[in-house]
Amino acid sequence: MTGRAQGCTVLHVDMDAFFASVEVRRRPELAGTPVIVGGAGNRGVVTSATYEARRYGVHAAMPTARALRLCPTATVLPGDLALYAEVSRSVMALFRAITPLVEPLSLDEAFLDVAGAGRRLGDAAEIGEYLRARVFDEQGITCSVGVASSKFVAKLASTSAKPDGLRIVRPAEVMDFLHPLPVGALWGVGPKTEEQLLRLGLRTVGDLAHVPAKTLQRALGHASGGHLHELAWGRDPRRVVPDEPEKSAGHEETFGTDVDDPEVIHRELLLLSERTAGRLRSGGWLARTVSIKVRFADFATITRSRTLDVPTDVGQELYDTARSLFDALGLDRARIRLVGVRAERLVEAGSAPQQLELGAREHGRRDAELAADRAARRFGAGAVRPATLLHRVGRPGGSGLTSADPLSRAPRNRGGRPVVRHPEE
DNA sequence: TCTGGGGTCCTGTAACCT
DNA sequence: TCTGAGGTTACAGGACCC
Repeated sequence: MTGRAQGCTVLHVDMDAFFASVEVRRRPELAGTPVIVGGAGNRGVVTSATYEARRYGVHAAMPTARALRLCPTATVLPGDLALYAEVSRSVMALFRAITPLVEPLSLDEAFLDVAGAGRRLGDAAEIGEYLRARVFDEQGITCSVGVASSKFVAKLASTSAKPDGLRIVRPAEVMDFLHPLPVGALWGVGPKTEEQLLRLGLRTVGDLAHVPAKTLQRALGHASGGHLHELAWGRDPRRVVPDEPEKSAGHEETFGTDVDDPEVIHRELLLLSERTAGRLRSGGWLARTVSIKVRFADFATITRSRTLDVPTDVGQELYDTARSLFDALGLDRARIRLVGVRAERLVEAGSAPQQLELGAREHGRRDAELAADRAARRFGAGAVRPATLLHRVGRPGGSGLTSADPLSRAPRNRGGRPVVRHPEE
């Protein structure tokens, strides 16, 4: 490939303040004002904020109450994941019209490998500009694009181009681009690791690059240390992979106020198990392992898991295991803030061994749940549910974008980013 | 100022198998 | 039969990402 992006075939496209931008598109009177998308309840956090709100120090994951103290004039919206997913679907379709090598990382970002598209559409930078224009024309929102020879550098490039920009980092420019960045800019360096690196006197990526890999591995562990050292020298051999299989699926919910009643917890575990099982069935997966998560009032969090004899996608079986794991904790009315149920070690439904001895009974339960799935598709989610869930108390609070929304079920990719796939299609 | 919900990956430890 | 080494798997916790 020739031209100004010579040697670059990887694009990272990232929507600017995605959820908030979609909201502003829907309500043009909010353009140019601070807008926050997120939970408004006492335990809600910010999911997305316009750049006008960010100027006040508002950022994602910040408690909404605190965001409002920083920026009292902000408009807080609960969010509409179905709408965001629809926009995302259109944008990803646009990407796939350019190249089949599209790796979605979440609803609002994706890697593209355009090595094969160059002859038709120009070099990677021209393709990036073309995509930015098309996204704006078709969706009325802006995005930023990073162009580089590796995923990791392309991602950092798009971040540095934000908002509404495009940045090219040619192979010969990688070190000049990377080494002045703070260590926290590296993928995989969060607050804890950053603190550790700062204690070692390592402030920039350049500092980190000039420390022997062995030293980093001693400080951060073998895998992380080695990985960061490679990244600091711009080495990232990962390819753009269009379809990664799912590894787990689950749901969790924070109660509006802490709960100490085991009956309420049991009901919540049942609801979360049913939801998780529905996800498994719609995706054609069975789970080999069930895990639960319990977060106490003081935010201390524990997990417990158990591997099943036979993989399942039946809500009642997930629940039986989840409940037994919870009861085994032997909690004496501890105050609990959150519970979660997760299905792990997924296998394709067709490839797993079938339940033999208990066949008749288990099939009956599964058939009932499949019938409930059909009813839900026809009459809406929640049309059929276990009797114990008909009168739920201790309603969960938290984010406005609750997991009750079917579209928050978008499966995720490595690193926990949602992948745009829609089970109800 | 009090921390959502959806994920993946890594590490340490214990148990188990050969 | 006992013991130990080494590999694999399960489990729990933590860090990280969006």
